[in-house]
Amino acid sequence: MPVRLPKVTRLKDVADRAGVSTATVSRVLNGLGPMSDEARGRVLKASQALDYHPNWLAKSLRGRRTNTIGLILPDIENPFFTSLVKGVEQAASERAWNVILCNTDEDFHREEVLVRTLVERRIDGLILCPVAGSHAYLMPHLERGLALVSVNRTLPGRRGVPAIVADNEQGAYEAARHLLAKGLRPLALLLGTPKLSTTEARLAGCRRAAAEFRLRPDDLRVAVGLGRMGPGYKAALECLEARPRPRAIFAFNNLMAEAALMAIHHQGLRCPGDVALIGFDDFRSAAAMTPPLTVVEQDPIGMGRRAVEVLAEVIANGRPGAMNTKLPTRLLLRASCGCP
Amino acid sequence: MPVRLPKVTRLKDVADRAGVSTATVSRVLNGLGPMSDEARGRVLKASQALDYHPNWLAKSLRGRRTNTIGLILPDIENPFFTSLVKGVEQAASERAWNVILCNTDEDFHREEVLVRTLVERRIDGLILCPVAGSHAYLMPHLERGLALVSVNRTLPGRRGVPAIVADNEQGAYEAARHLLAKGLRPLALLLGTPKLSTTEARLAGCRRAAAEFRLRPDDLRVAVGLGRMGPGYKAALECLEARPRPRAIFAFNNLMAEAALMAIHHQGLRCPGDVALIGFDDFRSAAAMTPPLTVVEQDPIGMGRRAVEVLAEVIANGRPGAMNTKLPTRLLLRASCGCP
DNA sequence: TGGTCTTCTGTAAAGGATTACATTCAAGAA
DNA sequence: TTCTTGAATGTAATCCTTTACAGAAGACCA
Repeated sequence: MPVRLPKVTRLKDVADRAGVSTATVSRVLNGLGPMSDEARGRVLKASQALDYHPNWLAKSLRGRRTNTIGLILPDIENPFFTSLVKGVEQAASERAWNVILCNTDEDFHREEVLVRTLVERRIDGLILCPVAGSHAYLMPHLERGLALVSVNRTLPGRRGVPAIVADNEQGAYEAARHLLAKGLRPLALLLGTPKLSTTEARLAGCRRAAAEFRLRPDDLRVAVGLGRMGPGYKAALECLEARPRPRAIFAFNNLMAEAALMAIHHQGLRCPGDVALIGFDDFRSAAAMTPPLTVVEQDPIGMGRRAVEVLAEVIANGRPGAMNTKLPTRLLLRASCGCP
Repeated sequence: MPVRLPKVTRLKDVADRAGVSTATVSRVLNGLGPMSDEARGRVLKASQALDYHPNWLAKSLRGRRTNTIGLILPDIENPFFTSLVKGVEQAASERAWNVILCNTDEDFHREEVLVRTLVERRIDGLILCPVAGSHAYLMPHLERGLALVSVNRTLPGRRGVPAIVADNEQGAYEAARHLLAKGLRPLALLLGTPKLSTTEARLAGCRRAAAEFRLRPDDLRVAVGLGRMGPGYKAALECLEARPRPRAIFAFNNLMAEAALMAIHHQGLRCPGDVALIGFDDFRSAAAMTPPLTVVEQDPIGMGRRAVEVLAEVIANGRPGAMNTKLPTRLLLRASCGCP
């Protein structure tokens, strides 16, 4: 096996060249402690001449800080999470942190393995969007002081872990109310992945709206799209074939909204004429659809940024400023709900 | 400043508990060198009892391998790059590598800073999708043995850095030929970011098709969308207002395709009836548009995977198996080009 | 018995930075 | 002159592993 020898300059090399000790070089380069102008000048010169870059591994090992955080998401291809990544990346880079990004594909076992790996890497903290499940495996890590923040979804029954989530209940409530106020019924709900805190909260919001409008039970249909295009499309089709046909569909995430729109078109129905549609999450293409999609807008970039901020608090103080952060949502009216 | 003391168990703790030396523990845990069954048993037991996890920083420092690679992309919100990230992530995790993801936002200076940071972190290798510019800053890093692979775009004039790209010339050629064969002219090209190798290659492919069809110069229009929605939309509008109006638009990336479609709709024109449209890159929403978008399909996940494979070769052997990898594209016919 | 080989295990030196503590030296005070 | 004080610098321990090398102990042979 051939070996690469990327012989890099060490602190010691700079020290030798400048004719001082390693301690002095370290002090000069980090601007700590007293130093003479002469020493500083020589160190800086030597450092530049040798194009010295500190070895971050050694620094981290000694300093017990890696300036690296982990970000574990269930689906990095989903535009919502993509924007969340961007927000995390922005806020992290403002703090000179790096982000190690991992993808679970909604797989529980994979999540567990990834958390373990990142902990071994001595990340300073972790932002996690948990898959459905119990998450008992997190306990030992938390006991050892893992700085953890959950994002978008909450961890079921786990106190002590701050969560940054959207106000899903209220957002869904407003969307459902908007459709029901137009007299559109039956109303069909196209759920994404079941058993998630987001899905549950959105469902609760819809039930609140339904109760407010005294909806008859069979005027509220619930279909489950499993968070994937195939099943989502199928579930939407079944919805549309039921009689009486729903006059409105509220899709619980961006993928389900697309699945619903395709199903509506393929059935030869007009949207919003025959069936109105609202989705959850805005995304780049939503405005380019026909009709442009009305959605419950979230702020995934802001959510990512906020997660980093809260994580920074946990890392610095051992606990977050606030346990639960609920970010507001906004009903973004476009044409698909029947508004002009 | 309060301090967290996540007192973790060290190799030494395991050694003490098992009553052996650290060397023995290391050998047992890594399965290297000879060892007695007795020693192995005691070490394993102690290690489990203490729930020991090796400190990856120390390991990397000593072993001169971090099992971490960097991935620098110009726009992580673009679905093309999102899928590329997924491919990289998949292939990396198969090798037990972690990926540090960074975003340049097409900013040259930011790219330079990020490369420097990652090199300081002693990543084993780097996958880079370079922004437009000269990239002379890379030379010192390459001379020191940085394992580098460029992806999606090539590095202008830089020999020695392997590139994994789509066959942009051929893909664009086929798309343009498809439109021209239908007799649709004038043909308008909506470019994304100028001066990129992708843009240049796609333009070349279009010119080849134009030459083949002996297109009159003013039947080939070139508009520049700058790779952003606002300018892209505006450029598309200007295209459509010109007389004679183009009968077809070929948009050079997914964002420009959406911009073009919105412009067509907002002008009250029918697609493909009045103006046919083809985009470059398939993406999730393309099939949900009205009309469903015909696109030159690439394989971003495959591209990401391939980049990791080539990078692995560079890391292992100091050079890649092949300098240039061109991945085939495919014209994915849907309705927007006028095909049934 | 003594020497040679194996097989296992331990000691200590990397790897490259930070930093507590010790030392030096010059200036200022008594 | 001598002592105190403070700034500047150096020495060496530390963070945690891996691994070259040395040492020990038992097996085997002459």
